[in-house]
Amino acid sequence: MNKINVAILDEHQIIVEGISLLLRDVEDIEVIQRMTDKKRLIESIKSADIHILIINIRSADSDELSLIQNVSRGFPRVKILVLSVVTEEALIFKAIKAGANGFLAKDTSRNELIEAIYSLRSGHDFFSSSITSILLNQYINSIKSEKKENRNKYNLSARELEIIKLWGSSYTNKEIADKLFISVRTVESHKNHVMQKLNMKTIVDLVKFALKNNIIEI
Amino acid sequence: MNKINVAILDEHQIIVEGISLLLRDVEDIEVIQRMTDKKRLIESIKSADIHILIINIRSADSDELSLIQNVSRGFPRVKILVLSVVTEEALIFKAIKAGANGFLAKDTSRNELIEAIYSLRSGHDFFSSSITSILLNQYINSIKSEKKENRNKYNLSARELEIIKLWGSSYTNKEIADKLFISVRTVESHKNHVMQKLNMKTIVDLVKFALKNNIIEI
DNA sequence: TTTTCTTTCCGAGAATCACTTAATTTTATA
DNA sequence: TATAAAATTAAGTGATTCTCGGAAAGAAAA
Repeated sequence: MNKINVAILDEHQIIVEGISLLLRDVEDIEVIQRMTDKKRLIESIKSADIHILIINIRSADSDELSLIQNVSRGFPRVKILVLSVVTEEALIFKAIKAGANGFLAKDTSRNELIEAIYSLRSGHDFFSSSITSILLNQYINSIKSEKKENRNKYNLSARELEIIKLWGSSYTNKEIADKLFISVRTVESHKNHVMQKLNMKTIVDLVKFALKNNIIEI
Repeated sequence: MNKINVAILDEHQIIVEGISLLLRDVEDIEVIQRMTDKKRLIESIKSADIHILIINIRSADSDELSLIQNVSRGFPRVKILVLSVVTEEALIFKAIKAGANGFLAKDTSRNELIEAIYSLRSGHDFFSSSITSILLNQYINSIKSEKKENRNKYNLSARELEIIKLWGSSYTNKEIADKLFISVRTVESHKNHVMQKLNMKTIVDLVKFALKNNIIEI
């Protein structure tokens, strides 16, 4: 079986060398390209069978992001591992969106780097543990702010959402009307408005919509 | 960072030696126990900090399965990697159920073995590609036989299931009736029977049920 | 201030629901 | 094989919900 061919790109020679050194004694891994010039990256990739591209990003609006996108689209077989001292959520998401397969923070150990390379080579994504907690945090926050988002996302009013929520929790129109001290016709109206806004044909669609958007639960 | 401590168990000395040899030159991996006696396994595990236990299974009804179960329950931090020339589905499932974290077929390469060890060490499961395809096959078959299963699972007749499926795909009763060349009242009957069988109050519940049981999709 | 959005409500006819009865066919089981 | 049980089909009836209109008062936005 062949070795894992790694290419390293960073503006600073010293960093490229450092990473190379970290990988020097790993039997299965071979650093076949050490680059400091972004412009030459694409040619370099064309000229060799690169499995893993390690690339360092310094800021969220750097050229490297579009570079990642180009490589990811043009050479989908090349797995991209991002190194960065900056670990803002925005940057991580931009990198992932651009096509990065892994993201390592500055506190990454040699072993984590090697593990990441093995992971990417076998087709899995890899994020260092500090990154994972950042992503998890983002996820939790997104759950917390769910309410507001729903309000804005689908252009439903608070009242409409309230009725859909009750109705989606197996209340009948009559029960909802009694609960909210409004007429059954009003409940129907709200539901109709929602159906119109969302351009839906049947109530089955409405249930599915509410489930999909976490307005109700199974 | 410490090395990955590996223990190998097989009845035949030659196989234990062979696997050891495969791992000898891997820097991060150290084979610290080579065993040919099943009875001594538990003591051996107690006496050393083993990360990965490689164990060879010969048949589906062998002692090794209960051995795996004992290790998995008694020492959950020890990850178990099964090697086997036998790759029947039944054996694979039994091994997984007993607590195996990985399964390698006889066609495994050295690199795959190393990859498996790294995977298990970092908390992931690992199955060699030939095993994956077997598992996938099993999964596909389970999808194919979905109809029969549903039939028995919820005590719904084929016709009832058919109507729920269509209705859950946003067809109206009238549309279903036309499609199946039966009366609208019949469609209603089937739906009512289902509601009664499942003891449901509202159609919202029925949609949720159908989604939960993969009768329909979002 | 005008316009738009939200919330409320109603009419009327169509569709669906809930509960019941019932005939024919298929399947299970004693 | 005879008998019971379940499945499939259909319909009656009254209640409820849906669909598609319209409408009015108040809040929010332009």
